[in-house]
Amino acid sequence: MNKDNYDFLSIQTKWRDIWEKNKIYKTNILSEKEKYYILDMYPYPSGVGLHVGHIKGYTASDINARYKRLKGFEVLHPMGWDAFGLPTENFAIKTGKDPYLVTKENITEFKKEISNMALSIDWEREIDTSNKYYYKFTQLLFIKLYNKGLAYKKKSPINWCPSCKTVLSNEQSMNGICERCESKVEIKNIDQWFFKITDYAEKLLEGINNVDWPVSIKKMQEKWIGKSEGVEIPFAIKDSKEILTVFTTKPETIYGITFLVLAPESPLIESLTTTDNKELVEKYIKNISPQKEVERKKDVKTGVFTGSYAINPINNELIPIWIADYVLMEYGTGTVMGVPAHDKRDLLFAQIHNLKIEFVLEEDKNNYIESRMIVSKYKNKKVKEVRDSIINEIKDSKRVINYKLRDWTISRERFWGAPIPVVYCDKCGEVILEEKDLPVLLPQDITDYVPTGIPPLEKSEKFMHTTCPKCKGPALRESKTMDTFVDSSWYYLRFIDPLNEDSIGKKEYLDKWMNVDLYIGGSEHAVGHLLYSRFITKFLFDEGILDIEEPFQKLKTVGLIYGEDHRKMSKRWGNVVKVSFVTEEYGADSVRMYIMFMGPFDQYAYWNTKSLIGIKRLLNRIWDLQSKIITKNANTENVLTDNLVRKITDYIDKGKYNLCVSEYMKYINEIEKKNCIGKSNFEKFLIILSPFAPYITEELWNRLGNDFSIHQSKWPSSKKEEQHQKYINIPIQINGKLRGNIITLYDSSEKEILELIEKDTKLNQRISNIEIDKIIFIKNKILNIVSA
RNA sequence: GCUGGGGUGGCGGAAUAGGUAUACGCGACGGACUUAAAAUCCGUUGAAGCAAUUCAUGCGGGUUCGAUUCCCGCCCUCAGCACCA
Repeated sequence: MNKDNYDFLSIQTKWRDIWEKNKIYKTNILSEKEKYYILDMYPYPSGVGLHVGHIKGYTASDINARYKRLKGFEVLHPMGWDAFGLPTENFAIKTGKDPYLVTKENITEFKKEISNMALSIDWEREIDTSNKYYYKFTQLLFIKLYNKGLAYKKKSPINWCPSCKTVLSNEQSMNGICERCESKVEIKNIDQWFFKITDYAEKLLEGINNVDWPVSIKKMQEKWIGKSEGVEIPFAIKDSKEILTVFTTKPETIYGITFLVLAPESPLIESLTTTDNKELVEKYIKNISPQKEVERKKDVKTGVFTGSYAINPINNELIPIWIADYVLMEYGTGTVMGVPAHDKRDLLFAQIHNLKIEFVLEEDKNNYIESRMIVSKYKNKKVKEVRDSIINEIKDSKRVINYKLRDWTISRERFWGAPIPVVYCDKCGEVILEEKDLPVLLPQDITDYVPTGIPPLEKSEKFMHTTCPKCKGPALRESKTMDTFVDSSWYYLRFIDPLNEDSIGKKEYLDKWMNVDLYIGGSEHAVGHLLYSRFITKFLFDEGILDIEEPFQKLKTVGLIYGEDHRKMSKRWGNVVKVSFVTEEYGADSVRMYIMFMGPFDQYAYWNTKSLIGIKRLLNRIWDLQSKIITKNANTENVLTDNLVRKITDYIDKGKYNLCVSEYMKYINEIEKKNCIGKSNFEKFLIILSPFAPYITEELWNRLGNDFSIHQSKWPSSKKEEQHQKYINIPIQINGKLRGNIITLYDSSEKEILELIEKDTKLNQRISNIEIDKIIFIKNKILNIVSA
């Protein structure tokens, strides 16, 4: 082999080691430079290893990190591990292997592969959520929330598989059948811990306006929070002292109520059901209560009459009270007023059960509040004009705001998570621990993780038995652990001061480095992780720990990479592309650039190993240029290079990485036509290519005699305006259709171009055949001749 | 159903303050080099037609000298949410 061939593998190992030794990616937290914090959603270190999908986001963030460093920023670009979680525990159940060890092995493997991909990470800031120095602060967060009344325990239903003896998520129990063993899922009411995120509903909604996120994610969060303004109306019951309160966003339709509906879970059902109807009501509730919402069919509105009647406060009419499962206990008051004339679901219900339909307004489909009333008292008035007086007329009505957002369930009956820092004492009851008692360590004496129906931590005598911090008497520990979303709701803070043992981070550092300037990750976290993190940040702001209210200023979402067969990458289809595999064949630089070249960053893309060859060819050609360097720069080449710098700068700022790659290609195509390149232009080119291809650019830069890393050089400046060539091509249209081209001096006038057209035999012949009506001319762009 | 994407050659995709549609890459075809292959290099490559030319950006209309881009009405597809009163 010719020794001057591009041997990417040896270049990779060489520079990876040198960079590591010289710590060129270390962040100086006290730097005077302007800060820039770039973060990836940290990975779960699974045993499967890194696939190309992971790398897409990491490469983009790395490009930005390198680019910002070259532009003179102090960049924080860390990496860590979302190490707690179910897959590791399930692996432990299957193999009996210690989760501590499994996690450690997986992290080692992940880290190795990430380092090979030339991600410019400051590894001194690595975090691992299963490390006791990390989860100590996860537990502290719990304590702070608890002390503010934002962490509480209540009985709540869960999906329970009696055969697996384990709790199932909604996805695992689709249609009420256990995903794994196919037995029927039961609903159990058990004690669960919640964080009161609903207290922050309004702040979470408002804050959305202050961040630079994709519209789709913002909309998803808005919808999830689900704010609606309305009125609560109390209804008296005939022959009863009970009061039924309903929530409505359209109080004016009170004139059209022909029935009320209770949720099957409503506590008022017993007292409202008459003896005649008791049997049917009990049968109905028994039939639907074990089902979860998923199983209820929305087009069939089942229901049953209670036998009781409510009194409409506006006109004293009697209204039958029904029970139906389309009404949810969790939202509003668990009671709905049935207005079949103006609500689709109520209409279906009324049709099935033969209930009256009464119209109160003429609906404006495009804008409801513009609808006109038809009830005599307000005839022809618009809803927006009469709503207030109607509300005032309804006795004891109250304006309220409802949210769909529900409190966040954070407890899990699992082993591999952060223990909840609470103990139970015979004398003092539920007692929260203090900071000095932390961390509550996971026990190491559990060897059997197989679920038996009790939380795994209860198997450890050593863990469970403790003393009450209040009375020093015997106490038992809480045996549940926290959801991994709690770990990830604050991890972005920890990178700023990862070794601090006294607090989440030094206030001075947190104030300087928060928030995250650019956050990159998958849109699957739109309403989970991203909402929880915003909640925790707002809470810590209220606690005085942070001085910012939003954690992630700019968010970029990564489009999924599908397999070569256009299916989702999965073990099941055998179409997973491992990073290590393609890197060995094509080199890390090629893989990075190819992934960026595949298409728009936020759109999904299909993997195609064959296409990688195009990038490898490009890198080979760049490599070959080193033998064609001359000292003098030609002027046209300067213009070309300046234009490239401007374009690449713009495209990186806009996140259009695929276009960067085609610009590099076009540039090299042009340079090759001339078969030589000036040294300083080549150096500029290498610098602006270095964020995409860190290895080859470093090697070539070094061979040019530079004694410092290209990644510590400076981003070249460019002229603001695009540099143009002396001559330009003007397309000539006749009636909007392209009929020819004229090559002329830049900035030529209409008259000059028309003269040239006359000299062009083909064009001239065409014009002479038509009667010219007008001419549209846009300088340096186009000339269109329009005939009458 | 609602919300947000997307629909452009054989394939991945360029081009939107309206201005040469198909940049760039892959693949394919032809050629050079080679005993041969790989690699590399040089051509050609939206469709139809000998050609002038005509037709092509999911479909149907509209505005305009000119529409992938703007407006109206649909279809397909991906993702998320889904009885929220």
